[in-house]
Amino acid sequence: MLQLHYIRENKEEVITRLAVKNLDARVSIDQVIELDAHRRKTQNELDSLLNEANILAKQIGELMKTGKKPEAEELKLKTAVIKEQVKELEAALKTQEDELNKTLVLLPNIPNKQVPKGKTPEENETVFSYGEIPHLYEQAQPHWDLITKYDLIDFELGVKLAGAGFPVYKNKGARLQRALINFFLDRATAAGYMEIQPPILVNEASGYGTGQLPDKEGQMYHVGVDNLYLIPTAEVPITNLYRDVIVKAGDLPIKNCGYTPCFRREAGAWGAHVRGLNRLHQFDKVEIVQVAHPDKSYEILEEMREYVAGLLRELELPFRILRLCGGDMSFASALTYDMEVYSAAQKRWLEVSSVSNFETFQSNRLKLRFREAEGKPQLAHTLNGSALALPRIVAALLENNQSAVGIRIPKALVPYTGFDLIS
RNA sequence: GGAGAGAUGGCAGAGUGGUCUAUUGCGGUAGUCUUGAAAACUACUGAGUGUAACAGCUCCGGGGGUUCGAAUCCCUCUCUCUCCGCCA
Repeated sequence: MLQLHYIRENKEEVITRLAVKNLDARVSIDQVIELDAHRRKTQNELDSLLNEANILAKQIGELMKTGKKPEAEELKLKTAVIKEQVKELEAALKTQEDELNKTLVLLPNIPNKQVPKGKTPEENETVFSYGEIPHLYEQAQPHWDLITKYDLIDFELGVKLAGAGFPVYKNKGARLQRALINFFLDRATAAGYMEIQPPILVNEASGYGTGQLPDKEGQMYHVGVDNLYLIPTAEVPITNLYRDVIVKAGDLPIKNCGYTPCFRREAGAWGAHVRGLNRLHQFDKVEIVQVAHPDKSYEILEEMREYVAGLLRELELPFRILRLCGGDMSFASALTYDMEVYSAAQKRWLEVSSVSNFETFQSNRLKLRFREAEGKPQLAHTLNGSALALPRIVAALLENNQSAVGIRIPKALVPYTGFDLIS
């Protein structure tokens, strides 16, 4: 959520920069500023009334104590009028606050100055590429055929148990999942991230804290009887660890990582282009999360991007890094890099990671702050990135490394799989 | 699931209707003393809102109520602990 005082003091800048996200925010911003002025006026009136009431109450107490009951009774009559007014103002204040909040919550984060203008993914900016696009042999197959050929994953069984998009991993397919998870977690902890194993169901407050609610309610699976949500990413529980927390400036940056299954309804997103592992309702992911000092967060974003790139190099996958344009960025992000690997048989780039700086957008909702030696607590910056999401990595590994003898496992993974070839 | 107890500042823990602008201890910060440190002593030490700065206002788990006045009384929700039951 954007900070009110920032909007108030930088109105034109906010409107201009939100336009990069293709949003004409002038009307909303005007509305926010007006509602806010209105609200503050009401608050002011209410405060002075309460002040009056407090003073009267003290006087009455004093009179009662000294036995001057008639005088006390007289003052009591005065308070009745004030109480009536207080009630009215309180009701007005609540309405005004709700209205303001409703408008404010719908405003996306302001994009960083580096964010390119644009509406579609085609307008994302490629900032880096690595590796050669592999030339496959004549009989090369897309991963969904390789999966069947080597008996790695059973989608039919998944349909039987849950539905489309819930794969059942088998044999070396299951082992490969476990290997990737361990590989990613080992690398993350070696890079200084503390491993977390969070709940994979979260309450409403957590969904709100990281920005999934109220914006994307329909994307999450909801367990109605208990009013809990299945997490769409480990970002939600791990970032929410720091909800309502004030940390010492010296403890920043805080680096956490965690493996969880992720659940996404992907309502209406089904079609031929999401075949195989390209899009699922349940998938595995290792996530990295940082809580950073505002002065350091962009430096840290680059560091996180480099970290993820390093993983892709180790996996020997060709990849490119995109700086997302305004139109392709998420609601809460100020700057996002997408990492895409090339999946050679599909001849497609697949997004396997998204690394973002949210600046204070999440921490404002979370009330996640840090304290310097001097001065008041201030909002920290939050960042996160996938490191990495498994299914599309598996797709690319299978497709790019296939040959007549089988599928080669990259060297870095062999200690984790225990085999170097799927045949 | 049943019965009981409880939720107060970074932590511990007082406070059952009126300077509570919340006792006290620990922790933290600064100072005095000291060659330096420790100890001792002194002062300061929650958050939000608001203001040019003060003032003011709000917050004792959440929400509602009684009262001139609520941490304190009432209702309700959530959570925690203890015992019993069940159980990987």
